[in-house]
Amino acid sequence: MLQYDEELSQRLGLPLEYTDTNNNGSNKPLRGDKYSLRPRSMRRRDNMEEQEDTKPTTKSRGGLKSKQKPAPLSKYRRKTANARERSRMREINQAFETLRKVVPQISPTQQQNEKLTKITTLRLAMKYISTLSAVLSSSESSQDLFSDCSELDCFLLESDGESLPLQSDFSDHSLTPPNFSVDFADGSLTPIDFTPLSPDLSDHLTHFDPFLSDFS
DNA sequence: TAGGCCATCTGGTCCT
DNA sequence: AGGACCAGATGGCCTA
Repeated sequence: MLQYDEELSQRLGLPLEYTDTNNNGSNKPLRGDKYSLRPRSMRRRDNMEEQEDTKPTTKSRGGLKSKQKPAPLSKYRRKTANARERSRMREINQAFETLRKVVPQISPTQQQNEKLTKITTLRLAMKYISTLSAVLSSSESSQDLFSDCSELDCFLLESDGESLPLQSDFSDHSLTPPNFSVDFADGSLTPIDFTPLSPDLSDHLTHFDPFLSDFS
């Protein structure tokens, strides 16, 4: 069984997601082994497999006109399908991780190191894209656009009905429109060039902090 | 303890 | 036939 899973994962080029027993001998998945099958699920699966194994192989009752339901997948195909599904979901989650890095984060004072949920990430991204689109399509200069932005919603993203102030950490700001000009309270204009992404981007970002702090 | 979020399993459907 | 995609079900984990 275990050997079977290992062979399967090797053939599919996928990591072994779960094992029948952990090193400590218990069925409890190790913390951090987030893709392990839950203990109860393992037991359920084992029970089902046992039942399936002991079940006599019955064919459709001869001649009965029942709606031909496709036969359930064989154990092997079910396992491969599950592995593919996990792989597919993993890709989706990796895409979410990438997206989380691109969209501005929620102020850490509000959400201390909490990972954005998927739905929040999507909503933030939508709002962020529309904000960027507004910047790009504006016939005004970006400077005017910013200075006209008296409404907070120019700088706040809404998610789940709540306004979320942008965090000033604009790391990896590949989507940030270039040549932003920031109108500081003292009337000085500070152009901020977010492109190209350079290691000393943080130098620029320090100029952005006091600006954004007004909205947090 | 309820509710939110998530991972996983599963069967159905569509596509190649 | 087999893979991709999807949605429902289930159960674990975490927080208010």
